[in-house]
Amino acid sequence: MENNANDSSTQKGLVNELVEGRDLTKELQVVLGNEPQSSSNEACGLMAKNILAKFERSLQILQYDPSNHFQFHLATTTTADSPNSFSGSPKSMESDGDFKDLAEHKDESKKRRISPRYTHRVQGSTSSGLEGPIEDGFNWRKYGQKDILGAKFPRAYYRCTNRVFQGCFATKQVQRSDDDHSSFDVTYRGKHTCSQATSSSSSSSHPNNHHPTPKLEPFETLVYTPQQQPQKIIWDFKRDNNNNIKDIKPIITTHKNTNPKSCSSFSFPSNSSSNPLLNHSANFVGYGNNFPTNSTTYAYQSPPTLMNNNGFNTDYNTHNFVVDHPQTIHPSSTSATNSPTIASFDHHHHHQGEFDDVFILDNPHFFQE
DNA sequence: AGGATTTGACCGTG
DNA sequence: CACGGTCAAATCCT
Repeated sequence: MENNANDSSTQKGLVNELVEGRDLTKELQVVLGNEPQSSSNEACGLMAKNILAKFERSLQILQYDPSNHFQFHLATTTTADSPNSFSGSPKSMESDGDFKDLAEHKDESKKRRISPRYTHRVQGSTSSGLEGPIEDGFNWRKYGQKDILGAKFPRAYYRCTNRVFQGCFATKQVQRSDDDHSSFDVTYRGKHTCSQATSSSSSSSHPNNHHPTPKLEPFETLVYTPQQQPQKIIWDFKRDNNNNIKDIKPIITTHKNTNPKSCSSFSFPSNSSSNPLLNHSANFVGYGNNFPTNSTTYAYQSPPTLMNNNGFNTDYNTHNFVVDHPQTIHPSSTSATNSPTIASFDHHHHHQGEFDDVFILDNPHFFQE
């Protein structure tokens, strides 16, 4: 084997794997914690806790220091004034906002500032011909691809499409995982400074002068399906220039801040044949214990640190759905079809107060294989 | 035609 | 000098 345990790159890889395992376990805890209590669920929670402890202990044994963690993820030298990474604008790589959290603990103030990265593993599709994970709400333009030493798959480099005209220097890297070919490690670097979110249609009720409110912030919802636990989902809407829904994609989130926000004045076309939910049923997400994936589904996550930034794509809008409780499910006229259909939906405010539109699924296998 | 991607060259860093 | 990140000409795509 070419891997030597003392090799520093091997150690970095090990630490990264452990950190990822730890973070995934934390995400699992969040998922479990948001589901109704049951004995099996409780057991899963306990198990997740133990697994997390193992990861923490492993990192401890390796003398893992959180303040150094980003040495593993970070480019080696990108200081704020580095001429290298972003040749365009000198002010391009301020590390502030949500990224600050990730780069904090820099106890030694003399250390040069590193530009923070945020790496996230997302599920993609291996069979659908997609070369990478699904959209994350931003418009990216690929500018390079490179074979990486020790990696089976090349790494793709993307930059924000608004780089030229708006000086937005956000970039991301996408690398297919070596071991799990269906997942990708997506590394975001730089904060979106473009106005992808500020010129959108729904400029309704937020007279927020100072901070341009991210109108297109995805919303977290609880989704109830028959015979299944509620699932937390962000529904991401893509609209065309006429503000018609062009696409809808669910984003599973483990975002800690779970206060869903209400959203009003939205309606689906009553014509069910033009209902985008139906047209995209094959693309729906599978994730987590009660969210089995199959070959036609895939899962992805939006990077939590980017979610509340202002730079969401103008073409995107989001809205809440709550699939109502199982007992209100209307049985479908056709039982043989596997494709989910919407039996009805309700635009009244949900009694929970936080959700507007209530969708009622008629297919109990909506999220099942 | 013009925007996006591909791909080898180039360059800074360790 | 090897490696990873970026550039940019060529090519592809619509």
